[in-house]
Amino acid sequence: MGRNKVELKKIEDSISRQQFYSKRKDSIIKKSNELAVLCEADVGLLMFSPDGEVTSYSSKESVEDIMLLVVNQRLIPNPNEQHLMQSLTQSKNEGEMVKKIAIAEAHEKKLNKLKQTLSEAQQKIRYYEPQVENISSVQEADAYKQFLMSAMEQIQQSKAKLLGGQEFLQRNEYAAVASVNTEDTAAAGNSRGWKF
Amino acid sequence: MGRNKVELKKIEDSISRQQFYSKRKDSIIKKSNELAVLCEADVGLLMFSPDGEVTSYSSKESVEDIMLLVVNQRLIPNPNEQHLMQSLTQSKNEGEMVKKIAIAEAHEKKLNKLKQTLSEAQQKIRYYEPQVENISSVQEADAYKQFLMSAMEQIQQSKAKLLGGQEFLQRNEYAAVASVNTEDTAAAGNSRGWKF
DNA sequence: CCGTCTATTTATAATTC
DNA sequence: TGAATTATAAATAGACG
Repeated sequence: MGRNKVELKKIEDSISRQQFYSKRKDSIIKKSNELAVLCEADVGLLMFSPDGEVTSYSSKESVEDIMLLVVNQRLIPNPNEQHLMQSLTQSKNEGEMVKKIAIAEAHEKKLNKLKQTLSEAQQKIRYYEPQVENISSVQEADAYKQFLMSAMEQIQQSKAKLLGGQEFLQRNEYAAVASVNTEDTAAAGNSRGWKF
Repeated sequence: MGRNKVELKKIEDSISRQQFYSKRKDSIIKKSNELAVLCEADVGLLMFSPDGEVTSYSSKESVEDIMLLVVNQRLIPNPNEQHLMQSLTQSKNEGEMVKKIAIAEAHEKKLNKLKQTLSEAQQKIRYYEPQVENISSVQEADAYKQFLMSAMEQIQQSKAKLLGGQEFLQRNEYAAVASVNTEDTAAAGNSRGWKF
């Protein structure tokens, strides 16, 4: 649309490219949302701008939820994959530990970049009608909260399971975790509202 | 567009809803692809139709690739989350370890459910049209393969980084992982084909 | 049920303020 | 420089075969 057609080809001018990205990103989200609402479909969308900024949309609480749908539903591995899968799941204790930590490293980075992205993210919206306006910040913040809640829950479970009665944790460390979890649970009761 | 406006509200008639979904799904993918190409952006899109059919688009090889980007980059917390975040990130060594493992537990479950879902999933496919059958299995199997590859890569990196020269791993365990990785790399060269 | 056709709505490129 | 306007390209709802 617009005065001229657009070619399906990379925009070389970095300024124009950024402008194009900003506009289109929002309208794709809008369209995705329409699809999710009109059809009651689950939709997850992730967009990484050339300069690293990330935008996500999800008809569910979080994009992670959509991802889990994939992992749990889709999945049609072929015979070759079965072997691979076995090797992964059958690994022994030490390797298991290393693997877990390795995968978790990613989450670690995630946490660190959080702070950095905050102000930027909160500034993002605008294109939507007033009512819908806060949606993405609320939604995404809440999605993240959900993620942390799950993590906290699992931490506590693991503490019990892995560490048992041992004095592996310092008392105050445990207390901190417990209080955070409580606080989060309490906070989770409101501010949702992106059900479609 | 079209003869009438559309309300942002669920389409009750199931037939109309399905038709709407089919059309819109494709155009969202088209738009996403435009964004990816014109701006050289990474885009991942997942759509679950009301009746369970899954459609994915990705500017990268697989949607899982996009997911991994998320794990490393995304996240849009709000001020309330900052406190929570601090508590998490400031925990000490022991707690850190526990946390990492805890978060990774999710991935663990993921893998377990994989096996469980496997036969079920393979059985489900038979219901689909012959032609479409191959497409999704090939595409999705490959996507899954990609996901595992990334995981393996991270595992190995972490091994080097975290364990250094220590004999934390058993020799045969390491060998198993290495061989799997190689095999997978070799297999990854073909059978793709969902480029836009 | 799927491709076409056409009137209309949307999206948006260019331009202006 | 970024928001608002305008002219035009695109998308698409409904109808038809």
